[in-house]
Amino acid sequence: MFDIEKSLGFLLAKVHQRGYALFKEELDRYNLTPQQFSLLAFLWQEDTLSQAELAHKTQIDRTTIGGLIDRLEKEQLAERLPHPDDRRAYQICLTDKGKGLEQELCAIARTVTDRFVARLSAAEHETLRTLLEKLRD
Amino acid sequence: MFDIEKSLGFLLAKVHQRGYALFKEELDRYNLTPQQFSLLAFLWQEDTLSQAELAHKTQIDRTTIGGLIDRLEKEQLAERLPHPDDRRAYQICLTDKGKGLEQELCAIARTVTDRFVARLSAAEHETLRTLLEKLRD
DNA sequence: TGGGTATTGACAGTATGCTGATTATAAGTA
DNA sequence: TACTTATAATCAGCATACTGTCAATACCCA
Repeated sequence: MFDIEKSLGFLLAKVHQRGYALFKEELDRYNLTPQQFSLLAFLWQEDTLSQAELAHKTQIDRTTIGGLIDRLEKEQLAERLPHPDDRRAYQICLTDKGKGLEQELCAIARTVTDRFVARLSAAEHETLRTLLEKLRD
Repeated sequence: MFDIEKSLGFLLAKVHQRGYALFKEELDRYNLTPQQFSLLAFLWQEDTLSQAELAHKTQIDRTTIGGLIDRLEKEQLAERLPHPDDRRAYQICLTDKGKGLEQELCAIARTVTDRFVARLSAAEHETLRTLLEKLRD
């Protein structure tokens, strides 16, 4: 009646699960998770964002962002500075250690992605990316 | 250096997140989650599996399965019966209520999927499914 | 200026998803 | 049979993800 194994939602969940596990395994020795990496990746592009701005950009819930930043602070990769214009907000900034990991972690991300999509041709990979972009938001 | 917004892993996470939220919204009035639905979907196909067998089939961690079944039991959709051949294990069975929801919930799943992929043509939907199947496992 | 409304981040509560340890039971082997 | 190893489920602990609530602060409008 409903073939869950072939349904898009289930497949999406399982493929995501596999990619997540692959990446997490590589990040483990940095005490980082894929979500923490993604937050770092946005901060490498643009530092000094508030938590709300980060939540918006990353599409991560603002209460979840709080915990992620707690853990990045614990690893001394980021810090909360008072926001100069808004006493309710923080400015989230990378530490030197956080900035210094960019090359190393991005190289890992690329390697993991290559391994993850090894069964796809370059064209298929690009098709998949395009289709996923259509489904975002 | 690393465009996280265009990376496959990030896109996969965000598309999954959107589909999950759409489905969850519809399941809310049944007090169910998409994961609980997927467990039900496997049980509609084959009842009386042990937790370990369910974990294997659904690719959900065995400790997570335990909690999912707790909550299906609380909703009186499934129950743990003693396994006839193995005193360590349970036989997980659907209740009549659990069996009775099949048509209704599958209809919702199909409707949500249609809404989710509305921006794709039928051919694109099928391409996406095929590519995801290649990336599973 | 004053008052209503919106926003920022914190906290509590719930549901996944996983690791590692533990208990009970099965199964295989000497 | 006795010993060892493997398996089924549970529990504790941690990291997401989200809901709803709250206090502090900002903003907007009359």
